[in-house]
Amino acid sequence: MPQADASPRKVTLSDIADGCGVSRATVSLVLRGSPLVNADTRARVQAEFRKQGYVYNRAAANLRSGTSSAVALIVNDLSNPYFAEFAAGVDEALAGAGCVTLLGSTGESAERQDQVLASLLEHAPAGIILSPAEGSDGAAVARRVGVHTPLLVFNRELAGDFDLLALDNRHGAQLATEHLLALGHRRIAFFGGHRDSSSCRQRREGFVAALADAGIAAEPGWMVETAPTRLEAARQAGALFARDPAPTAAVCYNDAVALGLQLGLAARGRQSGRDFAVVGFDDIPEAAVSSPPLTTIGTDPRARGRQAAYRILARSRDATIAATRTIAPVRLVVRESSCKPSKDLA
Amino acid sequence: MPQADASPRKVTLSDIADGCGVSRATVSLVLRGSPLVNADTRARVQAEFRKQGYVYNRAAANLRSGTSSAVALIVNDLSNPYFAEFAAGVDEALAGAGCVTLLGSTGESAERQDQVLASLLEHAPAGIILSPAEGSDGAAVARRVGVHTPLLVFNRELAGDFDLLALDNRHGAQLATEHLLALGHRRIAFFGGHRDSSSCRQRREGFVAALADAGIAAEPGWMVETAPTRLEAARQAGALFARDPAPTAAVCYNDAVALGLQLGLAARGRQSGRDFAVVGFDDIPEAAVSSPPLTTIGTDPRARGRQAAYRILARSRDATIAATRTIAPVRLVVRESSCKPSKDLA
DNA sequence: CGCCGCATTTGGATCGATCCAAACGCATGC
DNA sequence: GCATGCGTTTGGATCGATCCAAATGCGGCG
Repeated sequence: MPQADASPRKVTLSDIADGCGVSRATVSLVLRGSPLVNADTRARVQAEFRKQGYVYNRAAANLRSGTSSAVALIVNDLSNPYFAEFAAGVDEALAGAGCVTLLGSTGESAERQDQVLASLLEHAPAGIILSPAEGSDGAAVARRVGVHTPLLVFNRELAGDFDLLALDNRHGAQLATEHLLALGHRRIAFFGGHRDSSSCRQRREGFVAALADAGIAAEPGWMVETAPTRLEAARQAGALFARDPAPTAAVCYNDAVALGLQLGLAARGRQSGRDFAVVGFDDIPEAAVSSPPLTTIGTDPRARGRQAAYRILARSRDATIAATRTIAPVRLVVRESSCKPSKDLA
Repeated sequence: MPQADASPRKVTLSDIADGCGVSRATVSLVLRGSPLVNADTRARVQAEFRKQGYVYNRAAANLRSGTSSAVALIVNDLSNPYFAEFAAGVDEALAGAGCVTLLGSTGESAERQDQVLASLLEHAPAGIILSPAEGSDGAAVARRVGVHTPLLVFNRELAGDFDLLALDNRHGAQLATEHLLALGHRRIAFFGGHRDSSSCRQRREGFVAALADAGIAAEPGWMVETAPTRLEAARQAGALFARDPAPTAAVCYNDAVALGLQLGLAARGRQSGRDFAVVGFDDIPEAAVSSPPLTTIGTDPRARGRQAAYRILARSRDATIAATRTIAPVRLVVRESSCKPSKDLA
């Protein structure tokens, strides 16, 4: 019977050793499943583990062995469903590998990011997965992280020689644009995002390239900038219809912006999927259940999270692996928000 | 100039001591801001910190001092926006207190929860915040956690003498129901959730009580059970209209279910806020931007997260604090999904 | 001149695990 | 009887910080 003994002191490896008359070293070997120990001894020690309710002290082990089983994950904001999904993927993969996730969030502030990095580094993580805050300085990050901890940059470019996992933003926007072109649209806007963010820049490039391939020049007045939030996007929807002719469709910076645009359209008596076509980017869970369901570019953030975790674990096992830049593929998910141009507008 | 020296070994406190000709003990005192050390010495040591690029090794310090600055947070699923918000709140408060968040997720499996608890305990956290997986056994949790680590149970009841932070589910459902009654509804359903979850049970109780106060008996056929997901809820929407007369309004188990119900209604040619009133529970971010925006019960998960963090920190500083049960208040957030009963249905 | 008190500094033990070289018991072979 | 080898076990040093009792330097005071 495991006794819920309210003992004052924690049980250590020495207690186990004393308890069954072997040395600490032997107990340690059992702990790590070494084939060296005799089957009998192993059984006795393991019984003692249960009897005394031993819990392994990983910090002590790490101190001696110099390795660590924690990985730091730093995102801007967990309440962003895209990052939440990503974090869930990271945690899932790390847990599967027997590692634990150290969480940090920056709230898009480069200053806080530096503090969070410093704080997490004190726990000597095996690696760091960082989605850089806007405006972060690659050199500052590199200086803070140092040469001992592998770093994987996710989602945004960061100046410097970093391991990178990014989305194929350019190709995704291209897919979205081509989809609208194939439906018959000719007057297409690019809606939302901040021009100075690398992901927005890349998506705009893909958009412009797809239009160019179809022999269409992007209309500067239809490249509308907004904060990447629903609310801001809803407010700015009017900018699309400032002049005549107005666009009949929009490629949006991301799903949040697209959902905001849907609201903004509704407020102006239009409805996406009926008299205006909207395409998002990310395929966050809400995209499938908005009204109408949003056509978007699927990035599978959970799978990206798992991928990031595997990458950082591989690098922490073998520090000689060179930093690589991975561009994860994306795919078009067609739902109902993208319609053909209505006749009276075409 | 901070030199980005690619030194092979990590800088330790001894290196600093050697570097400026004092003992390790003195350096340690500087590190902890002790008033004992001479201002001159302190300055010299701090200069050396910067020069050598020292990073504190918290694991080593914890080993000796027996304390830890990490707090474990275990939730079912980060991709649930309610938990994501909660986690963001926890992390925010912990970071403010100089602590770090250890993340774990159970995916609603009691078995995985036990594994995750075991894994996180090996890092000797200062405390654990646990949102128990469905069907978890309080005794098993208590046995696993032991007496050395303060535990705060969040969101769900767990049999046993635990520190608890829960929502006022009963009162929230009562508010929702009273709101619909005040609008003139008399035929009101309770939609979604699993009967065996404690939160669903409490919400149902509040619902039934509010109806009873108005002299109305709850109709068993209108207590519809579903998994607490959008998809499942959308599928089950038809169950409300199986018989005549049908309800004119529904109190939903949570927002996810309410959003699903809105979709299910639309698929049947009805629209919430026009010919059927819907009230949710939680006030997740999507609630404000669904169509129409959802009337719901605000629980402020981010504030709950901060509250949980403060509670567990207080307990870890003073273990003699008795376990307490806190029921956090909730409030009604009226939006557009709750309308008066339409005349032809009333 | 020697002793005291104050401010500051220090060596050594310690936390709980791991690593390593060495030792142990025992059967085998010459 | 002694060296050899194998399977198993072990003591002691070690990781990087903290804790504590004791030492140090120094100015003042009887």
